[in-house]
Amino acid sequence: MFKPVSTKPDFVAQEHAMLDLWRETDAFRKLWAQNRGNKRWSFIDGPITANGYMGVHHAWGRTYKDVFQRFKAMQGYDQRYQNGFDCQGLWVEVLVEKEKGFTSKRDIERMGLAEFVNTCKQRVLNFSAIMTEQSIRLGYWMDWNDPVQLRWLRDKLEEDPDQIITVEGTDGPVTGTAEQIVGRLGMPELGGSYFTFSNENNYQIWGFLKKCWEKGWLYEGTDVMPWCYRCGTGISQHEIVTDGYEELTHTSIYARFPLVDAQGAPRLDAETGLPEALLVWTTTPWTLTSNVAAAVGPALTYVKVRQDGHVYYLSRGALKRAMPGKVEVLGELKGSAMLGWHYTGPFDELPAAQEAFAEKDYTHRVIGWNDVGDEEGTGIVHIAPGCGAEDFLLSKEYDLPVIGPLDGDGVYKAGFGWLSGNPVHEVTQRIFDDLDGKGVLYRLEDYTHRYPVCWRCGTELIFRLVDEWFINMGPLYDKPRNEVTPAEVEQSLRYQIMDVVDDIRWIPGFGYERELDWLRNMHDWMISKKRYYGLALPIWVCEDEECGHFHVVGSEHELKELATEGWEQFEGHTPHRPYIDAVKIACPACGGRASRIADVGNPWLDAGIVPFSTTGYRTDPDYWAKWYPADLITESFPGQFRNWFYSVLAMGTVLTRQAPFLNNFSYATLMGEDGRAMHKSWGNAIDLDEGADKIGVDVMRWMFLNHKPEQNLLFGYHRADETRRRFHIPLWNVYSFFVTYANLAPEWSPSTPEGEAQSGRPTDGNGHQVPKRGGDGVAQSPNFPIYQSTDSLMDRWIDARLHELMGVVTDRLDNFDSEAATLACEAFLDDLSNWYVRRSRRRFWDGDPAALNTLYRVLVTFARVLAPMQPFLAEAIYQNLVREALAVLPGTASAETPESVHHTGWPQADAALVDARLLADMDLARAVVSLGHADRVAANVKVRQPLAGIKVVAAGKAESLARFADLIADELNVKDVGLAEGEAELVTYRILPVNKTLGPRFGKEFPAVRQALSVADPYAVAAAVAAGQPISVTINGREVILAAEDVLVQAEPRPGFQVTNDPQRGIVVALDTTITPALRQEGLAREVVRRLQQMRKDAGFELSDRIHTTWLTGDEDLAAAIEAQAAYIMQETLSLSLERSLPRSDAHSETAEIDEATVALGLTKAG
RNA sequence: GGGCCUGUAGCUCAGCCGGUUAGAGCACUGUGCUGAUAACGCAGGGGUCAGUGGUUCGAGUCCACUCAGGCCCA
Repeated sequence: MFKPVSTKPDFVAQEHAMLDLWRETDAFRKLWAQNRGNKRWSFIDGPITANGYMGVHHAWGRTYKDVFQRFKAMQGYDQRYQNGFDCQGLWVEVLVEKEKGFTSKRDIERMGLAEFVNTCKQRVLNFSAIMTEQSIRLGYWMDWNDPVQLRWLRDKLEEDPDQIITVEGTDGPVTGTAEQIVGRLGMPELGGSYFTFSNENNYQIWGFLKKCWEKGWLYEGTDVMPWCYRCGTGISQHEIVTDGYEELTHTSIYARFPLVDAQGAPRLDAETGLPEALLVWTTTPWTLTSNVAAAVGPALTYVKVRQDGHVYYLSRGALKRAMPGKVEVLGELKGSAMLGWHYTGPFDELPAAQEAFAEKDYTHRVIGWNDVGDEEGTGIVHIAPGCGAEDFLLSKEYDLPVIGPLDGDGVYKAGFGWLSGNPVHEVTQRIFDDLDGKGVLYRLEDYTHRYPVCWRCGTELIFRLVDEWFINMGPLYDKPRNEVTPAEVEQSLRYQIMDVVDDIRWIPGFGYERELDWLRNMHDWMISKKRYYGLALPIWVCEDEECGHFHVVGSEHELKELATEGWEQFEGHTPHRPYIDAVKIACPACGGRASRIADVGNPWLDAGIVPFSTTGYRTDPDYWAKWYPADLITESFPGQFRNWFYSVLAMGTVLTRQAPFLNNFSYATLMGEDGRAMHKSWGNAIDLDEGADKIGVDVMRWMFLNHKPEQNLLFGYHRADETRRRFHIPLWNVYSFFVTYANLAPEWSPSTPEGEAQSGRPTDGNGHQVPKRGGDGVAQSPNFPIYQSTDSLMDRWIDARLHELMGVVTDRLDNFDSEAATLACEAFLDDLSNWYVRRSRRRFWDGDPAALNTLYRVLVTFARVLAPMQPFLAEAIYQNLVREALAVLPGTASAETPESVHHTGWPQADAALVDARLLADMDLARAVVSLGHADRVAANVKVRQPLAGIKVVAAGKAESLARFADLIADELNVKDVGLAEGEAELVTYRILPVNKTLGPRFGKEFPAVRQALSVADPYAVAAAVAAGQPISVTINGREVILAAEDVLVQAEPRPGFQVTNDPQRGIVVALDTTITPALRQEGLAREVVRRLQQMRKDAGFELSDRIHTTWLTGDEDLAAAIEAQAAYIMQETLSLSLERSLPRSDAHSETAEIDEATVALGLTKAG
């Protein structure tokens, strides 16, 4: 007996029950152990930032990660199951600052670096515990840490990071300071998720950087970078591009730059005698303090204009926009004619400007720049090389002075007069006033544009001259890649990475192009950050400025060897600030004292090293070689092509020159179901925990999986309801139906083959064992339950469908195509529910063991196919159908049934069972049924009314039709299904060429073939095609022979008959609508049965309850029908008696209207 | 300015190597079936396959350009 199944399931409660079951039975670890030592399948998890709660968008990605790992596990592959947490960097710092109410870096220094770093680690531990719990709720099977232990470690760090603690490790207790234990999380001795703040992760980046340094790729450079003055750090190109722009409105300024002659005297227009000036526009007034040049487009046309006592130069295209009011055009010239002109700058009085100009013996002048356009501004671009990236490049080209006005906090440095000491965001108005006072302000204008902001704290970025550390990406050669020589590739890391990218399968395919595009366009990788909590960059610089040598330390061992002082302060600590800063080394160049630079590393270094740091690259080469490269990495694409994918590629290339992963599967962005980004304030955001418990995780998973990954996913409660209605509830109903009828058939059990006397045969001789290992270590999975049914076409059909499905799902999941896998499952479920079960109800009612066996086999196998995708639902079905019912698998005395559906191995499709002819014939039968129903609708005769028969026109399909004649007759409630004779009366034929074969054969003559067929005798052609004989037609005066397969015969109904047709299949169904008295009686009887069944149901009787029935009517037709059909009525309604009388006083009674007649019905439970 | 993706019914989306009269789900209308069903069947309305041009016997599908939306780079 199975446990009874509610028809109104609580999926969420069931999920919690399955989670309990998995925890109690240690199901995940048993699965892991079951595959250990087999052929490997390596998944490397991209670390999730442990800095907050997960959102539903995380559930999307985690679903993919879980599904592919579960699928591979069922196939028997050994895996690592290591989740990753991203732990270091500015994003954690910013939120700790927020939590503590800090406003600047000085607050951090006041707190002390040791405590600040320790606090950051606590935050990471806290959220990694939360994310671990959330992930477990999602049914994501990984080697999770105990969240309680993570919180305990957090508390120990808070109490005292130096205290000695002991934790239970993989092979026994591990003892150390709290700080050191936390630094070893994820290492083999402790297990669990990897944490990028671990010692190993940090030290392996040291090794990577050392290798870069040895190749000469690591350098300190001066550049103008986007800079966040709140965070006090540069923002690299990698992190600014997506998250870092907002639509902002600034007050832009049009200013006059008065022209002067070579001697510095004001230039006056020869014609009017008025002073001449360049009209210049900028959205960043604070940069005017550092102006050194004005750029014009040499090919652009400029105009000289007069307005209100001034003569201006600006581009012709900008004139109308830039200068409102009356303007007199005095002349035109090319930008090239303006090159070399001198002007006075807006802040020439500032000492910083004077000093910089004097140093280069330079005065302000006009330079040429091809990128200058006149779509915005004035066509004359203010150039401040200390405040803009392009400006800085121009300064190199023209050898211009560079003036950097701001310090790291965004405050004007000394040498800027009244501006010095003022923060940049407070001076805008005073600059306008100042320029107005100097008489060079033309006008102000609000201007809205995309402006970069800090992607963590939202502060508007400034461009600032900084010294940072970079990895040189190598030259970009100005020629096609296939012409780049091997020697050139050796010189250029970017080409080496491109070669690696070629070896990877990118899904979707355009990911390949995106990654290459990024590699072509990327600048050198800025890896330093002037912050506190992060990778300590292992760069030690000689304190002797004369020497200036820098040395990159490749490991903690090397550091210990080189250390000259401070080692004892550092020893025992993780390689973080401030302790690491204490260590000094002897300069390898001059023997002087070298100190570590204060910078920490870019966090993408932390994430990029994980294919090495988590697999023992330094310590266990065999283990590393087993798991590298990964078979799969998967993340959502916003940002990752230039971030994680990129950093993994870069590090893998530098360290191995080999692809670090073989398949890259990426997906788009999750949106609210209203099509907008999810935002709390818009009310379309869904909290993960709430979503899981309102929607149910399996439903969420199905929504994710049943979606084209490269398209944005619209997610919300309404869509969840629709998904559940479409898939989960029908599946549950089939399952519930099965359990109901299986429990009503006491003589049937899944462990006994139907009719021992019959030829129930095991389909799979070794099927009832725990998955066996093949030569490659991949499981040969059992197909249990094992009894294949025999004669029923319906059973054989659903088996064929099932095995067809298994083949498709296996293939699609092997190719990371969950969408096609789910679509195939949905189509199968529809066939199962709305055809197999619906058509087979009578057999279940009768307790037919073949039907019960078949549906049992299908449900259990389907559950296994669904298991990776729907782990909860599949488990619930499996637990009841297999674990409850079968203590021991049939055919074996010893092996127990696997404890979990996830331990059963992947069911293998048997191609021999996929009977193509049967599938096609059933398809035809269903088409005929569909047309028959349409006939009934058209004739307005309901299905409950039996009719004499249908005639089918289906050329060449007689045999197929005969096979399913009974089924069609039953479904359509007709007595006879026959092939039409005298078809000419019913149909006309349309003869068409098969384009696919005849098109290529005839080419330009093809329309003539079409024409010839259309005028041929359709009945003759149809007859020939049905008989498989060739057809002769004349085209363009010559005779050609067409094979029967090259001709398509479409049957169409003749007007005036009650027929319908399916042109695609070329079939027509005609219905005989005559209702004879006998048929009429049968129809009435069925009406009575229907009413009685409804009454049974309303009365709450069990399916198997026997009843006594009474009826009374004054309508003689109805009375005659009931009497004539009494046996049928009694049988259908489980009536022991059927009396013509008033309902008994204790009966459930009802007065029913049947057609025109009234009948009083009564029923009582028997016995 | 360059690169990539998307555009198919009111909504959400399928549509294979170019091949018959472009499909599904939801929603809507009518009708039927049902002792598994929160369902389901049948029928109906609903389409300039974003637009234009091209290649081809044949284009939703391939090519070019344009438009709109999104992403990335400059």
